[in-house]
Amino acid sequence: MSHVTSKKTPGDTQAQILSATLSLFTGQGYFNTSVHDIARESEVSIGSIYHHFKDKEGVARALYNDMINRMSSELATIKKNHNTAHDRCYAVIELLFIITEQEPDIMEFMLYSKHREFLPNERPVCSSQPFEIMREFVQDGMNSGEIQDMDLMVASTCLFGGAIRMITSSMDGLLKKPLSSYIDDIWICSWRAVAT
Amino acid sequence: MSHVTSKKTPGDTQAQILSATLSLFTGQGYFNTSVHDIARESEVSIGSIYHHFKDKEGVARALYNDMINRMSSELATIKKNHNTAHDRCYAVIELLFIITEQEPDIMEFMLYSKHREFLPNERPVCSSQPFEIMREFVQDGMNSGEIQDMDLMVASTCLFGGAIRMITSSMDGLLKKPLSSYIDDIWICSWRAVAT
DNA sequence: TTGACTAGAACGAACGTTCGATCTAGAGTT
DNA sequence: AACTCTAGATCGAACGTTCGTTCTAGTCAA
Repeated sequence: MSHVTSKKTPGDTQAQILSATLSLFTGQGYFNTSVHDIARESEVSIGSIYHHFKDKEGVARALYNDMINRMSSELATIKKNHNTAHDRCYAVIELLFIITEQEPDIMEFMLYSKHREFLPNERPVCSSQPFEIMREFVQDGMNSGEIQDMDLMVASTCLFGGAIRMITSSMDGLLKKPLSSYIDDIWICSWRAVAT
Repeated sequence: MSHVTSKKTPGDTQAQILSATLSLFTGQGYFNTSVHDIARESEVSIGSIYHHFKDKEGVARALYNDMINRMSSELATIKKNHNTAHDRCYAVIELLFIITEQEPDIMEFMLYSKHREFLPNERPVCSSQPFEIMREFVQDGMNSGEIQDMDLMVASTCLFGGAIRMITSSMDGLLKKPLSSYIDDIWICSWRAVAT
């Protein structure tokens, strides 16, 4: 309450910490970021960080879980709004491209950091729920005859592999044009790879 | 001279250090591996390590350069032995799969570690020479009419993206069968994505 | 007064690196 | 053959720094 420096709403401090941490982790990596860095960047004391999170790894884990959950819920929306594998998978790639352009840190943390080095007990991203939902879309497409019958893993990697590598290329600064301008070309190639 | 316990040939110690380092870096990551770990694992003293390499980063850099050079020379051989984009690109995927199965540490260090976190001045892998040669194969294929005319980056990521993600899936333990058993399925899909 | 929260100084462990000592192999000299 | 010299390789204890974490003191709202 009171005046100039307004009081924090609950959850505010956590959000500040997580936001600063995301930017530091993607900018310089988990191991090049110290807890002292996080405290400085988020304008919060070390004590607060350790009050809200068990340890440094706990901050990373919270970040990771937030990300997985958000992605899962976005994919659930896609599943609800589209019925064919064609439309669903296109929507997935579109979503990934939009996130890459609008919130590059999130995409970088999701696709481009080696979680297993700092979250030793976490399964690899590719076996996380969002990736499983994406494979489910592909499986449905094979069942309905939209997608050629083949190994599910082969179909999934061929269908999404190009787009995902395009995203990492974009994050590496290898693309001349904005990522989203490539989406139709990518989609035509990727869909042709697996369509019946 | 020399008999039972043979004396070291020059370069032997460096090779010992590099081999132990590769296995440690891929097993637990650069930042989870201390120079003391490297000394213990390679059965060489810390002093020797610093005699042969400028610092810890220098060891990583030597490893990285070895890898890039070896890959470049393998790709040059492929270029010499095959004439069509079709044959060259298939040979590239075959090569990548073989390395993944026979020397997984090398592939893991090449494709799966975040070099930029510990080699800050290195360009991303995807702009390294081997990847450029791969794109050159694709460009040649577009010029000769084997591959549809489109953005080079789009064609390259679509042609190799599936295989590369299959490799990372394999390293994540997501595949039921050995990686090489998928090669023909992958190739059919990937080639169909870009072929005229 | 209580309990949730914040602050930042302090701590011990682990890290990357340095350094002087020691060892080895070979060249040069007699 | 015997000895000396030298260059480079090897060694590991020791150093200073940085890190993640803990701790005590304090603030503020209810």
